[in-house]
Amino acid sequence: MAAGTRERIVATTSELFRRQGYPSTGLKQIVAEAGAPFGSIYHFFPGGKQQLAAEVIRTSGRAYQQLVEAILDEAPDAVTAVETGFAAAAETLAATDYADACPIATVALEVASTDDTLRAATAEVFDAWVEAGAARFRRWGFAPADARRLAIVFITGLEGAFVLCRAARSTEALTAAASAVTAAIRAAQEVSAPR
Amino acid sequence: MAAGTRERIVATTSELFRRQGYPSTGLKQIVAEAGAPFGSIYHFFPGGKQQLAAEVIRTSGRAYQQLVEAILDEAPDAVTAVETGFAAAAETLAATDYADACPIATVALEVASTDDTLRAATAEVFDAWVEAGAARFRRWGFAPADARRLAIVFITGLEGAFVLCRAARSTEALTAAASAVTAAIRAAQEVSAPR
DNA sequence: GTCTATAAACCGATAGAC
DNA sequence: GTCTATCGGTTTATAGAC
Repeated sequence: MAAGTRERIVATTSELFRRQGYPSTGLKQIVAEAGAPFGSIYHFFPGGKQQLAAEVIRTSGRAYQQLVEAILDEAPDAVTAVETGFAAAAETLAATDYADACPIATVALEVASTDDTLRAATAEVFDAWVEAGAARFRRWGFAPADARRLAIVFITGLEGAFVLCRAARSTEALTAAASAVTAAIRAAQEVSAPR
Repeated sequence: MAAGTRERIVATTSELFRRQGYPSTGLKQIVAEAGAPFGSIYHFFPGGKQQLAAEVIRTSGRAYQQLVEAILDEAPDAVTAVETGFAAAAETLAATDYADACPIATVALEVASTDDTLRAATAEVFDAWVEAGAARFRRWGFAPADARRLAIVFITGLEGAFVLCRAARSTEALTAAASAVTAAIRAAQEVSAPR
């Protein structure tokens, strides 16, 4: 079938970006691993590498958000949700030889000061994550301002731990970061319902 | 003077790595901005780009560590130290158009799964940061295990916030992350001295 | 040690046959 | 819509004059 060449290119690029980042992922490498002809890239993405990257950022950002949302929505409370999420991240990281962490963090840092179009794309993804997380924290009973702050704490905790974990090839930082996120949650709970 | 060509190359490379990362920083760009002849790179770094990068990672890692240590050593207690550190990071970030965050985070993510020599160099730097931070937390009265965990929480909090802050061009994530780090510190204090 | 010239490979992008 | 050939420019790296 004419099936899925475009989707295969996007999926392959997403994986390569997560492991090697944006500048060091060549279009030749993408089509080679996707099993697609070189011309297909410019057929589906006339804007070239930048347009492909923008779509990859949004697509993989959405996919990762849905993955985390599924975990959060199964948890009975905020602390359990965070602990489950961090544990799942640690498992995935170790199981993939410390490659599968955040799908867009590397690219986000690379383009932050060099490509404003792609920077804005990563900002939109992070913003959607924050809003999705904040909605869950509101549902768990936190005031809007606290809910947003805790969502940011959750995401930054994951992102920061990913940096150290991938460098050290150890999940220790994820465990430590999780303890800080749950401490922040408990502190916010005590303010609204001190014992 | 024959002065400082090598040091100028290292310093220039460090700044370029922080803004654009490792693969997209060309050797030509480095010598151009450092005002050095191209041959000097291979004269001082026979191992080429990788050897230069390894030295840059270690050098800028050490410099950033000393910067943070100076802030921590002036603070009267752990919570004040963390709050001052995060506030300083936010100021620097905003003042440099969201460019000057962690000097090695971008490179660390880029090489984590692609260059084990450089990955090990970033891991050594993070490890030195953790040990330096843990020593301060021990001095503030925390038990060794808590001290190490809180040092990791501090560093991952900064790193994670940097990712979101640079993408969003806002310091909000640093404020949120700081609140989680101080919450973790207070929680550890309460365990050893409950009220 | 400084500096230039250049090699060999690779990059993103394009043209055009099929 | 698939696929190849190729352009012009860049990359890292090397050779060699001074």
